[in-house]
Amino acid sequence: MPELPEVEEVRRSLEPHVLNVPIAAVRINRPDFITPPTAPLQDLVGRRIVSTFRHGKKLFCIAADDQTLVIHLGMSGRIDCVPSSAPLPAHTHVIFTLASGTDVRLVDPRRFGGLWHYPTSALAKRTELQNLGKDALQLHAADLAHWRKTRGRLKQRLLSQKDVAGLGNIYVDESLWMSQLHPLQRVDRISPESIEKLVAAIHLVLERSINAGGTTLRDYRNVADQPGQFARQLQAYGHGGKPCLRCATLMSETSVAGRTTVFCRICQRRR
DNA sequence: TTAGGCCTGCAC
DNA sequence: GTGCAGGCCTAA
Repeated sequence: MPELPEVEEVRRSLEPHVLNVPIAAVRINRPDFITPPTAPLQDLVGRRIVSTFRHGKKLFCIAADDQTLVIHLGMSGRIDCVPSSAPLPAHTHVIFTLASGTDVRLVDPRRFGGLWHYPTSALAKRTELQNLGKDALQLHAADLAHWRKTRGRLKQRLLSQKDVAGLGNIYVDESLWMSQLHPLQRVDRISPESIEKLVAAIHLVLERSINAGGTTLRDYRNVADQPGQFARQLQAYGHGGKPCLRCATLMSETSVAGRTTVFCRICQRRR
């Protein structure tokens, strides 16, 4: 489910609830949702989140006294901020009860997401960050210059999170359509001009989606249970078999890297 | 590189 | 019932 814009919307909608509010209690319903090795979550009781940031699809909450919480929403993950008295939905794995009376609940039916807790001072050494490329919003064409000397297909590389962090299936297809690049394009054959176009397209698509509160296809909601509105602006994802919005050719739908992939065979040429 | 696995829910 | 889904890891 959540790619960069959705995680960013979750982060923004979460902050007003959690910043500088003491954590009164932590309840763990599913210990295996937390990735070991980890510091005891109970160490957070009595402490407060002082800042948050996002890198790619991961959400970082920095608490007082050298404690960091990393949340990954996976495919079906959600954070609910509700009064503690609200009914508990199924698949609620961890609950942080705040001194304000608000519950911050991690809900994830498919459990593809995860939670990490460790010292902030260990942040730089953590694989959760080390294996991530530059955040897609911070990406510059120069960051992809090394592609010239590497192998691989464009869509797979964009999905891998190692070159760029934050793009998933929706936003890769959108960015490729916008920059008129073929998903199976070899990365070592992309011109510098096309790399520039790609990076610009990634930024534009993500910024538009963030402004719309993200894409809700079915499940996605922010912490206030509001859906995103970007689905109506999608130009490639979900458009298989429909006319290309640029050239009216019927959009192709195939499988790339095991993911449904939509592109226009006429205006996304492969070189 | 691809296929399968992890899970549940939903459309068909 | 089958197949598919916004993620991501591994093993063949």
